[in-house]
Amino acid sequence: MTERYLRIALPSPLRRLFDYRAPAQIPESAWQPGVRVRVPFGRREMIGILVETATTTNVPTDKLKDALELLDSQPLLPDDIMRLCLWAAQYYQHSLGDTFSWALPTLLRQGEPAEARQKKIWQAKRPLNLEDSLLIRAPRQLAAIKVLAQHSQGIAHERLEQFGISKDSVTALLKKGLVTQHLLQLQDTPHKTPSLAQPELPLNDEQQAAFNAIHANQKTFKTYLLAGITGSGKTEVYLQLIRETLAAGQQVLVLIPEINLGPQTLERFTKRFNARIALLHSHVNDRERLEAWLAARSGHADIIIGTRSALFTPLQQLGLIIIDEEHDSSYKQQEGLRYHARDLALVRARAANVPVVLGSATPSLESLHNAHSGRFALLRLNKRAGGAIQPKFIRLDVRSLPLDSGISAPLQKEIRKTLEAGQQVLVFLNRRGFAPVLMCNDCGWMSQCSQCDARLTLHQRYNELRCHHCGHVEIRPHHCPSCNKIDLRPVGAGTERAEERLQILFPNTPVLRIDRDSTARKGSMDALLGTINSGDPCIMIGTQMLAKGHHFPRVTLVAILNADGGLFSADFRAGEKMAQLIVQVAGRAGRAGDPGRVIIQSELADHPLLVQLSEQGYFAFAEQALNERCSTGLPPFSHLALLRADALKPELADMFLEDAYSIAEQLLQQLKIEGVELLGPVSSPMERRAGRYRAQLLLQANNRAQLHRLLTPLCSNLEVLPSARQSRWSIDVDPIDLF
DNA sequence: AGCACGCCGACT
DNA sequence: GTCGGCGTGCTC
Repeated sequence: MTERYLRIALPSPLRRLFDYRAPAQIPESAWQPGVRVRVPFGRREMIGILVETATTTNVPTDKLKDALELLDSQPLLPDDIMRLCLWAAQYYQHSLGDTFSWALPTLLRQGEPAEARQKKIWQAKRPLNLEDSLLIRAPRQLAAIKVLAQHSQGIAHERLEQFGISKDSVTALLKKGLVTQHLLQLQDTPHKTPSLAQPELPLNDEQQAAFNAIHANQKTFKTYLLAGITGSGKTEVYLQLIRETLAAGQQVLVLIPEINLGPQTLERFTKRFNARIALLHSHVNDRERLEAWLAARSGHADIIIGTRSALFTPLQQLGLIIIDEEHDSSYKQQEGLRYHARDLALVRARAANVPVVLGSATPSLESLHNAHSGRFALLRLNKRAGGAIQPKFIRLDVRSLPLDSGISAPLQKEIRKTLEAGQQVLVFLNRRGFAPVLMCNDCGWMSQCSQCDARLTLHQRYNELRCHHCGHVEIRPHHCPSCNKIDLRPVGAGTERAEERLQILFPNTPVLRIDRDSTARKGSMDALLGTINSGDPCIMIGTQMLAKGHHFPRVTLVAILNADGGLFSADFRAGEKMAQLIVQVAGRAGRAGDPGRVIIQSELADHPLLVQLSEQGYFAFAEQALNERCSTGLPPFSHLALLRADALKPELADMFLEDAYSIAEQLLQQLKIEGVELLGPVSSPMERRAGRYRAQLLLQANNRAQLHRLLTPLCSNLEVLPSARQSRWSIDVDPIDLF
């Protein structure tokens, strides 16, 4: 009998597979691609994914080792997910084993059995005798049993705490024989055909047209860009498409951005459908994620809602993929496997031959370009559901106006008017802290991070200087560290300062700050939202946390304090991002009767992009921006890959990238690759970060295939390059941020 | 990436 | 005398 070799992908950065001998006692038929295998690797053990078996190997026998253990009796990853990972690994130039790691729930990566855990259910025994002497001296247990008695179906073990019952109480009650415990398997829950739990909203003509266009081809792959202004009812279109998919006995995958939209989306879906919905969100713990993943794979979940990584969830009967807020940058992973979930969703949908719906009020320029070229079907929703009018944009030129904690006098007047009319105000300032820098009025010293080329932000409340790039924190100095004088002044304004000033200006109005600092504590966001939803006049001041998800119907004035960052930045996407942010923030406000106003405070109030955006809206802006990208040859009119390197000494990163440059140049010649340009190497815009010096080499191509013809051999070469060892490096295909 | 081995500097 | 810095080599 010939020997069997297992080709295994291991969670290591090495871009190759490793061969192992298959232990003889395991039958050959057990080695199916997609199963997990435990193997020795160096002097450690690892869990890898079997990619294929072979009867020959190029590995010398003295190096070959035996695999240790087979962890799955059935492939963990179905064929389609295996292929998707393979595609992603090749496209993003990443190790296949590591790609599998990013695609799997943590517990499966760690070797946990791919089985749903039995659910423990607690129930009160009947009849219930509350005067029972066993409970006289146990008030907590008495309370617990009362709650349990109200739930005739019982309460799941992991949900006890939500009902205020401690695990000790039920254990004690069990000993006293007053409660029972039984096990329930997810598979045991009766399978109901999904149905509507709530009547649907009527679709307006635009929504109906969009629905019809997609539904007419609901059995084939096609990408639809559902470009609907805020409040135009995109979600209702999603929901009705989902209804059709569920009725056909298929599953739906819904991707949402990485902000806390999970609970909100879940609620909307559970209200509408009697269906099994699985949530794969960062706030869901590892065990629940595994359960959701397994339910999706076995077909026991009808709808899967999740962030970026949910794209890799196996689905037995995939029928539709929806990417909500497709322009959102959280769909792009910024470490390890640098994939874009939206782009991979298209790959997955094509393979499964199902439609993908990309929804956004502010579509990415990439998607709009694809719509123009006919690759995507463009479906516009221009009417606000319920007949509300779009807010009015006003540009406020502050070039010659003094700013009072970032707020000009005319703006203060408008805020006052709005509050006096009994309405709410939303102030947007994309900068946390009190002031972006602390400066000595005498010698000009500025608070500088010791580890980064960046200023330290003053956080007045904590009396600290903080670096927003590396997390470094120091106590606010009393004296100037340079000249020792006591005249240190905060320069510029962040949300903390604007909040303080607004509270002084409007002492009788609640001023609520919403940013990462003010909502760090659990539940504090809900408390803030509670005040806002009461509807009384108030001022909200916050960062981009305010821009997404929530809707504030009582807000009729939106003020954008510092829109200039996007207009003269080195990042070619800054303008696009700024426009999306402004439109998204504006969309939070006004509904029904009150149209609302958006005041954009700017030093560059006549900048053409800002004029275009405020007078003709996002889509006109996007056309203009696309024309600019076209004439400058930037994405989506070219394709980029960014080779980044960082090292403890600047020369080391440079040396590596110089080597990479010569190798790339050589490969371009050897392989006769045309139309690929090497730009750099150059230092990153912020060269030093967290104590490391960073540099980059940009590869720009007018043809994606040509770019990949270079990238694959380039990465193989870089992996064995001696200068690569003193640098950390990574390749980013289709980078979003060029630093 | 991890992890070990190996060879030179400032500490108990 | 050792503890520990990071250069270099290797992972089937």
